[in-house]
Amino acid sequence: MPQLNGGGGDDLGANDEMIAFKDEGDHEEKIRESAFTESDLADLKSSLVSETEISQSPAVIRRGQQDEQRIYSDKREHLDDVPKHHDGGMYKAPYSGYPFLMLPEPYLPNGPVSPSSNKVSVVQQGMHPLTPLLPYEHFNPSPTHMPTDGGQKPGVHRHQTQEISGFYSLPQGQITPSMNWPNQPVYPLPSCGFRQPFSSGLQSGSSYPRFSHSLMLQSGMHPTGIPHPAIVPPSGKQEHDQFDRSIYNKSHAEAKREKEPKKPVIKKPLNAFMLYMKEMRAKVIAECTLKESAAINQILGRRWHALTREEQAKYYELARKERQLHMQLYPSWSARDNYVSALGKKKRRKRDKQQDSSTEPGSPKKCRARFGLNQQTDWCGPCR
DNA sequence: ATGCCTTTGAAGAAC
DNA sequence: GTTCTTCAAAGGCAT
Repeated sequence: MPQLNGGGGDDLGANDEMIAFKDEGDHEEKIRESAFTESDLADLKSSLVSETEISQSPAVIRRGQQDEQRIYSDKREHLDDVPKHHDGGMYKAPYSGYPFLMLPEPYLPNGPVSPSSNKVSVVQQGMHPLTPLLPYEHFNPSPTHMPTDGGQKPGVHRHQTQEISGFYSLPQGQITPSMNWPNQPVYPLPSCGFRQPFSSGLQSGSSYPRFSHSLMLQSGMHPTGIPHPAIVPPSGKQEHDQFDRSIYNKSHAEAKREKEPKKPVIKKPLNAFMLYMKEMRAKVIAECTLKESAAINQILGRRWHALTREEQAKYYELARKERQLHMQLYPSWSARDNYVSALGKKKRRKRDKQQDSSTEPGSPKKCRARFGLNQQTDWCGPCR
């Protein structure tokens, strides 16, 4: 395994120093998470304009990002190895409650996975798998709050169910009050326990090779019967309570008719940054009273770079677990699947757009609006 | 109604 | 092996 060794024997193996956001260069101080205030917002606002003045082409920027990506990739690879050597204890200090997932054997599409092969379950008892990422303030991780769960399904080990439930939200009925479960899971779930309207359209997984497990009776459902966050209606955006209620208000036949032509879309597992964004978005929104995701994401991108490696490691590790679980749940799923589903629309438009922009400078109006430029005479940087 | 914007990272495609 | 492209989330905004 390639070991990057510039950081003086850092355990995380990445010699990359925290990479400055784009070309903010030396003057950018490390932004500490706790120190995030209006300055970030101000920086963002100014950067939205100033960065357009940079004559660097997007391709160059992209290349730079990919360089960074490689570094992070190395970092991740290193992280991937860590649990093997340290048996899960490696990251106890930075995030003592780190959620390690252990799939219950009966649910594994590819058959049992020995606990030893997945020996990362150093979960604090009662800790929600995504606890470090959850904005829940009242979640009580106390082991004494573990449900005794007399009505547990056969073959389902309680602790496993609970561990998995953070990612694959349990229907509320399955959560005992004693669990003191957060009000709003990371993956919101409908009260009825179903997320998708197309459950009847998929039968025993036969028409969907990726749902090969015999327990996978309904699409959008984890083999456990737990709705999986990665499976969303083909409409794209996740639709939650409202969506489900509307379905169940309709007649069976009506709903069925609507369901049938639709296929579930299994989303990509979230990467480290996405997980970080998911956790921090609300915080940023609250702090800067911003709502626009594009702006928020810029801030989060900066804050991501300002994180220490240990802090980032938490998310890399979590993302790795996400991928691992995703892979186990949908062994035949490929990111390519979603390429195909969206192909012909987005992709072509983007390409068309690129072709257009190669032949003409673009719309000054749109560009100025995008970058907040007021001048009516000059092209902004990217359009030049 | 639909796509864009914006971020990073993962994965696949294309050389 | 390297580079490029797409998609994950999110919600306001433009078309």
